[in-house]
Formats: sequence, C-alpha cells, structure tokens
Amino acid sequence: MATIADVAKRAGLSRATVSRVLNNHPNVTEDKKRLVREAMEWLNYVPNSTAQRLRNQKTDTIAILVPVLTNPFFAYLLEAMDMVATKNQLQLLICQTRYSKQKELDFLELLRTKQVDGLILTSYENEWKQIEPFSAFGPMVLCNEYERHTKVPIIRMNQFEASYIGTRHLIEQGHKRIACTCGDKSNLAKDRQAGYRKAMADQGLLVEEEWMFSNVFDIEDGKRVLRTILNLREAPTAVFTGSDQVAAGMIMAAKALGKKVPDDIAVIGFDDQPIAKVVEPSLTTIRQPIEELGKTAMEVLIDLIAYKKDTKHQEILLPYDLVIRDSTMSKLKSISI
Amino acid sequence: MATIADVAKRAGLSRATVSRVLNNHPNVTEDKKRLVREAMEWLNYVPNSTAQRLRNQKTDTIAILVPVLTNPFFAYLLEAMDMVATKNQLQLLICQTRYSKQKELDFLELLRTKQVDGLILTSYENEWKQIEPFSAFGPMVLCNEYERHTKVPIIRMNQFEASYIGTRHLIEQGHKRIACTCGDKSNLAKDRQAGYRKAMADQGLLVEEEWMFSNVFDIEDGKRVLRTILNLREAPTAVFTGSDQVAAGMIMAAKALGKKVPDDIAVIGFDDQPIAKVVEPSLTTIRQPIEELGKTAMEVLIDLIAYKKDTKHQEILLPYDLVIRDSTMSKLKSISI
DNA sequence: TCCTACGTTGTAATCGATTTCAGAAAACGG
DNA sequence: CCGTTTTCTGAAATCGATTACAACGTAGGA
Repeated sequence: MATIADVAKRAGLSRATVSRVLNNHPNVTEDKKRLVREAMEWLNYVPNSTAQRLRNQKTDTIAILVPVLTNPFFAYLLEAMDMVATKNQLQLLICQTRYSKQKELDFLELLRTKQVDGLILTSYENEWKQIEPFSAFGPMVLCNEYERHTKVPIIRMNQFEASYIGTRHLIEQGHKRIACTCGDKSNLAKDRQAGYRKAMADQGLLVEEEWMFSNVFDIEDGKRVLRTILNLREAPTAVFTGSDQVAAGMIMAAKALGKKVPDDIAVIGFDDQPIAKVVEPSLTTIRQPIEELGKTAMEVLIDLIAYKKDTKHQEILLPYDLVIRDSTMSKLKSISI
Repeated sequence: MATIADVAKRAGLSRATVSRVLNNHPNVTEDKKRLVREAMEWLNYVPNSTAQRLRNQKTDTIAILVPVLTNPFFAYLLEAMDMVATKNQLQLLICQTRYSKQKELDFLELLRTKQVDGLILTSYENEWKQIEPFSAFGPMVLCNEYERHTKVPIIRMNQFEASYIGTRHLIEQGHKRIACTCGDKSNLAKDRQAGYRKAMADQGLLVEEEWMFSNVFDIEDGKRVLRTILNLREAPTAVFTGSDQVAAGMIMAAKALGKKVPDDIAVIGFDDQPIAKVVEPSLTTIRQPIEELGKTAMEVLIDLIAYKKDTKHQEILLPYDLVIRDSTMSKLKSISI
C-alpha cells in the first residue's frame, strides 16, 4: 500500500507538499500539483484514514445506540438519521444494545475512547445517572427518550399528550374498561401510562391494576396478553397498546378466538408502521414523526460537534397524529354516522 | 484527555512499560503493574483507539453493505451478523446504499482506505467487474448474492431451486396462468425467474411475457402490480412474488377489489417475514435461512481476516423451506382432502 | 569469582498523515 | 539595483500508541 512518503519520493517533492495538494492548500504551484497528482495516480495512492483521524483528532463517525434493528420503529429512525449523516459526510456506527445494560455501557465507551465524534441515544437501559457522565467526553443527544434534569439535548414527541388523545378516542367510542400495555420503567413508558391514566380520570373512569401490563413489545407478546385480557373477570372492551406490533398480535389472537375487532374488543396501536395498514381490521394508531425525530436529532448533534459550545439544554417537541382506522371504529357505527 | 505519556510520567516509568501492562505482556513485575494501574486510574486513562489502529494496522471493524435498513430481510440479516461480530469484538459499520451505484462504490472505498478490516456485500448494483477489483484491497464476502466466476466466497440459498419448488406448489394447486414479479437484473432475481420458468416448462405450461414484472419491492408496488395483473386479458390466477412485502400488498389490493385469495387469485411470498403470518389470509412463502446466512457470512469473513490466506473460492449453499399457509390453499379444498 | 542466561526496563523507531516554522525564491516598489 | 513583501517548499515536530533492540541487574553454574 502506497503511503504519502512514496508519493513524495516519486514526485520528487516533500511529504508536506503532497499533503498540501491533498488538502487543496492554496499555495502550491500548478506544476507541482500536477507532479503530485501523477505520482498518486501511478501509485494508486489513497490516504490512510486512520492516520488522518489520529492527526486531525476527529473520526467523522457518529454512534447511534438502538435496542434492536429488527424493530421497524428504529429501522426507520436510523434511515432518517442516515440521510442527514450521509449529506454531512459522516459515517454511522450502529450499535445494538439488545436491551443489555452492559452493552449499553460498552458502547458509551466509544465516546470516551474517542472512537466517535458524537453519540445519539434512542433509548436506554441503565439509570440516567450512570449515563450522564459520558456526556462529558463528547457530544451526546437523546432522541425519543427524555430525562428531566440534564444538559443533554432532547428530541422527542409528547408521549403524554399523544397517549391522552389516544385513550380519549377509545373512551369517545363508548369504552369504559380499557387495558393498557405500554408500561415498562422508561420515562417514555411512564409518560404514556400517565397520559392514559389522566384520560381515564378526566372522564371519571376507574383503572383496575390488573389491566396494566409491562414488557409487551412484539407480535407474540400481543397475542399472549390479549388472551390474558379476555380471560379477566369483566374483561376490558378496549386496549391502549404501546406499539403497532403488539396491537397487530392482539388482532390476530382475537380473531383466532372468534372475537370481533373492534366490536368485541377495540385496539389502538402506536407508531403507524406499515403493519398498521396490513392487518385486518386496519389499525387506529398514533403516528410518530419518525423522520423528523431522526433528522432533527442528527442535525442537533452535528451542530453540537461543529460549535463545541457548552451544551445549553434544549428540548425539541415534535407533533403527533391520531390516525383513525378500523380497529377502533365499528363499521356499523361509522356507517350510521 | 490523558495519554500513555501522562500515565508513564505519573507512574515514574516509560511509555513502553505502560503499554506492556496494557497488553498483558508477561515480563512486567507486579510492582510496576500496580504503579501503572494506579496511575491509569488516577488519570482516568483510556487508550486512544485511533492510535492503536494506526500502529496495529487493523480496525476491528467490518463494513456491511445493504440496500436499505427498513427492509426487514436486511434488518434480520444484520441482526444475525451483529451477533457473531459482537462475540468476536468487532464493530459493524452498516452502510446503506439505497440502490445507488455511486454510494456502493463510495462504500467499497472503505476497504481500499483501510477503514475496515473486511466487507460483506448483501446485494449490489454495479457490474461485478466494477466490484471485484476491490477484493484485492481486503477480505470480502458475498452474502445472499452470487457471481459465477470469482474468488470471493459466497454464502447464499439456492434461489433457483426454491423458486422451482414454490412455482410447482402453485401448479399443483391447479393454476396454469401464473404471474411472476421477481425479475430485476441481479443474478438472484434471474435465478428466481429461471426456477419459475423451468417449473412452468416442466409442466408444459406457457409463460406470457406480460406476466413478468420487474422492480417490484414493497407493499405499494405489490398493490399496484396486482391491479395491473387483474386487468390483463385472461388474467393469471396466481402470482409468484419475490417478497412477502409484495405478496402482502397484493392480498390487500385483491381484497379491496372484492377478490378472494386464494380462490380468485393465489399468492406466494418469499422470506417468511413476520408479516407473512399477520396478513389474512396468511401467506404461503419460501422461508430463507436468514440467521444462518448472516452468521455464516460473518464467520467466513472472520476466518478470511484471521488467516489472510488467499481466498480459495468457496460457495456455501443453505437450505430453504416451503411454508404452506392460506394464501395458496383454498380452505374448501383443504377441508375436502 | 567470573561468565552466561534470563528477566525487566528504557530508548528510539515506527505506523501515515498534518502543520508550524523557517528559509529560498519570486514579485514588487522605489 | 536593492530592500521588502509575498509565495512557495521542505525539515521536523506532532498525534498516541507498539515493539525491536539495547542495557542493566540478578541468579545460577563452573
């Protein structure tokens, strides 16, 4: 592999001059430029980027921490981030934590060991006080998650409000007994639960604790939980889920049990993923502005890297949408309207 | 940021000794080891990995080229590769080509500029003769794609056979007019088409060129193409698709037009993605061994990197499965059996 | 006691680039 | 034609690690 020294020798010039040509320094005569170019071509020279990184003290690489790639929500989020990164000549190091605290910490080390110029966290497993210290080692942004007392910039949707609206929609369809499957311990999930609870309380509806479910993520979880719900004494007539995957699983399980959606049991999803339109009945869901989330998070991070200014706290809230389809609106009713 | 020199100074030792402790060299006394460890702790020292990369001439990073992350097939493939990579302390640089020839070439440069130790190609856009030369710059593996005359190792499924079996299944259900939507110009697609054609020919069935469709990838494409198919004079009664996404789109469009699947039009998918079980009727499909593909490709690449031996050509063929569900088997028929 | 062998440590070269600084050459003004 | 400024180029330091080699000290054998 040819190095800059080889090019210099062949061109009969110094390494410094070659480097100048490489970086378009103004003060090099056309003559020497040509010599250098010819030598580079002849030797098939390509600068070694590791050496450049060491010398320039930057990597042009951003780490993105996601739980899993196979969750479409994160795939689309990454897609949006990638668009912006590419435009800015940045590489993405995609890090799957698989919901492991240890892996998360390992990946955060990337910032400390200067393997990346910045980092985006799209969810986290550890306590925030374990994570925050890493933000001292390099720019960091929180996307789709949040933390109240921190200087790390946050880009997210108002989960509380969105959940409130979603739950209220179910109530407006006449449901009084509504289950909720969005609760794990993340702040995001807590917000969703809080939104759900407030909507219920505002309409004077009681929430039974046996209607609340945690750790419900995918299609199989959805099937399992729906069967549990239908077996409850005085079973709920609607479910506010935290994910389209879960809602889709519920619809499948309901049909398998001979129950009609939404007449026997109504279901609302979250995200508006492609699957929402594929299931039958199609899913009423809360659209998240995924592209906006990813795009904005990346832009904020790039700003942070460029200006190296002390992170002044900022929180960007993006808008949601309630998308009403068939899994909450009885066809009979909608015709009668 | 503390460097190895700072540690050395604080420990009252040389950089060499610190480095030896870092790399568990045997010949360092416990005494000095302790001194070094204390200094490292005190200074919060972490080795700069860029410097290590430069010195050691390796990056411990693998590039994976995929068209898009949002296609679940590739998400699952990456998931499998990530498992093996993580186990081997390797980082993955995930590169989305978005079906762009230029981007593909840009990413291949990673190998030439020594930014990665190896590269896996999961599909490609350029001519193979554009791509092959890059394999001279570093280890490269082809996964889920193939090329006849090359020394680059190949890990794939027999698309020809799988498509033959899939098409034959449709024929066995009594279909004689079968459309095919798997044709673009990749070798993979050509194989699928060839398998389809052979199955048809073996049963003495004719293939009309207007039944063949190219560039059909996602749900929307599926909807669009199905409408076209149903508008043909003497419309086909079955479709052999190249993807579960497409097949799912077709089922939705068929239902919207009041057609029954599989009685009016039967559909077979490809991949056995989660969506295959979600749609109604559920999809008959050809299961690809995604985990095996990803895992094996990564293992072969790691071997290649470790032994630096000249790539002896190898081609690994993994098995497929025909998964029969409702989109090809009329309920009436299956009951009557 | 002297010589060899081995274990331990440090010095300095190295990986492949960029950049400061200083000197040479060219341009310019009077 | 000389002094000053500007433009161009190269030598050498630098980024932060690893490692070949040399040097030193100590233990063991004769």
